Amino acid sequence: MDLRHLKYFIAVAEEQNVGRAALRLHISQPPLTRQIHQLEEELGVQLFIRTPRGVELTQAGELFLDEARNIRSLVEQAVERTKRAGQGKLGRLDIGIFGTGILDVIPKLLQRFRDTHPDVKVVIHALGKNGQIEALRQKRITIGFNRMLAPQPDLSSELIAQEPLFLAVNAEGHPLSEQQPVSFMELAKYPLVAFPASGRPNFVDHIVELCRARGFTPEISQIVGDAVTGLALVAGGFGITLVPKSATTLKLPGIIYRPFMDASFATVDISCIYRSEDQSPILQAFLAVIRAFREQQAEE
Amino acid sequence: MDLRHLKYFIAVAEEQNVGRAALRLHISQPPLTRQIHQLEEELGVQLFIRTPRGVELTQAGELFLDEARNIRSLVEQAVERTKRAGQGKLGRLDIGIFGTGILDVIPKLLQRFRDTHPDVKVVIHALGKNGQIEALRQKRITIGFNRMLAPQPDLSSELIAQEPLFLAVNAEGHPLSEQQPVSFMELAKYPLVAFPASGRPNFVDHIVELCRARGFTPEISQIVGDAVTGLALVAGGFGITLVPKSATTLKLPGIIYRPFMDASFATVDISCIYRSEDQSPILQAFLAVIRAFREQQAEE
DNA sequence: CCATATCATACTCGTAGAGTATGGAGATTG
DNA sequence: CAATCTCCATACTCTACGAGTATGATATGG
Repeated sequence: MDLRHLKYFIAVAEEQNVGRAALRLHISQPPLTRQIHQLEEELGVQLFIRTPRGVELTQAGELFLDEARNIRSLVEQAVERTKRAGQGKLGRLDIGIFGTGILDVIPKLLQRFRDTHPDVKVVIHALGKNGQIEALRQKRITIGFNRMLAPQPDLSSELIAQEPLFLAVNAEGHPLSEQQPVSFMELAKYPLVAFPASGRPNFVDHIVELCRARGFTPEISQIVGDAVTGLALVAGGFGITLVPKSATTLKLPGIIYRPFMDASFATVDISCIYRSEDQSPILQAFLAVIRAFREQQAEE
Repeated sequence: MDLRHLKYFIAVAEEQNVGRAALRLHISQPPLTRQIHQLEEELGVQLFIRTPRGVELTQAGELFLDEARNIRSLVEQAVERTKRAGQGKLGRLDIGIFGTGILDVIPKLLQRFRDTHPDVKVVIHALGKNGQIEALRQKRITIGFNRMLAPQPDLSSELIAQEPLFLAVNAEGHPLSEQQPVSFMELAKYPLVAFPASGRPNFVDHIVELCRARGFTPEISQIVGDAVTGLALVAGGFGITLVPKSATTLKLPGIIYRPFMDASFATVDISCIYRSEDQSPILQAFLAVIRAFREQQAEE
């Protein structure tokens, strides 16, 4: 049996007349008659009673008409859904995220993606840098977000934005809390609370690198796991710290944020990473959103 | 698109390998490759990623696999159900019944039919003789049961059984209540309660005919609508009445039933009636049950 | 009783699906 | 590192089945 049989059968059943059905199907009457006979033969069931005025359905025919219509609509739906899936409009996207990325850039991207792709289910996985790389290789996630990504042979990464760094100091009593903006060189004078502890090269390494480029080595008083812990220590008087602009949305009592004078120097990148060979339309659609976002950031 | 495409697609998706799938489908590999390409072309969607070890589904392919399996099983079910409908094993049978027929013969027939055709929904319509004929012509029912059926041009009737008649008399005080069995000639001596009033030729007419054959005309004291009313009148002393054997299962206070001596003469037929041109398998199956029943009755 | 409408059948034609042979790309192994 | 193996893809041929045209059979209705 064939979908053609169903289509023809439905037409004949609805028209109750082979000739009219043939007209509607844009074929001639004899092949239609034959196809219907063939269908009846194959099922071993009489579907129509032939009358001088046309045909009418038997009880078995009535049943089969219901089934045929049902199948036809299911096929149509399947095709539609698959097409949408092929365009990246339907399906699932597994994303790996990290600490401070979730505070600003990533939500903006997700928002844009959901606006244009409402039927893609986005699943977020909180994973560290190495966790993301492993998850990508195992195809547990399709794309990850991170900073300071080392190049990988089988993975591609793409810059999303460069965020300016901000100084976080204790609001009361710290000398730098008076200045605005701050010179990067000031970092040489105060103990630094650094994070995160893992996933090298990481945010700390980047800060140290920036300091070296300015000719000094910072004094790292504490290394903690994440930005929130770091800021808590700063509020407790253990030193100062640096955060990407995203993190300045975190308001903690006792913490104030200060920009740097040389804003174009004191930056940190945020990138995405995905399997180089992954051509899945959902990923491509998401990358398109990322690129559009980057373009727009560059204009501002 | 074609059911073949689905079948081929499912095979390839399950085997994750075109060659093996082709083997399983008993075709060679190249046409299978082409059919898969064709399907992808038609959907405008890449369903498989070709790898050196075979093929693997894309996300859209995974979705389509679900849909395809679903459609396949629906098609299989549709075919199965339609075949069963074509064998009269599935569907609906509308039956017209009348008063005393429901007491014995018809339930037995329905019981047998339901045992062999459990998925046919039997719908009972209480209809008089003319109501049945009308309902048959309008296809509201498929078969009717009745007695004393006059031949109809477009309807066929078939005898189901001949039931012996029984005399119903008042248990106390009536002379005939002493006799067992009774001679048919006794009917000449007592007023007769007759039924039903409508649907001629009917049960009364048949009784009168039998009496005439024996050379007398009965004295009809009352004509009522149905057997129960008739028996109630007999219990009330308005006369005697005759009922088919089926009706003797009706026990009423004050009523006793007596057989006739010439049992083979004092009978009434019960028949079924259906559209002559109706070839529906459910009707044919039901007629087969009726015929088997009649054969069995004849043997006893 | 003839005209008409309907489905069924006979025959021909073209396309689409299946087979065979072969190519090309990437992985495996000695 | 080269030979081999294992896949899928392509080219070409053949066949079968679906579609078209012409015509028949049958029943209805004016």
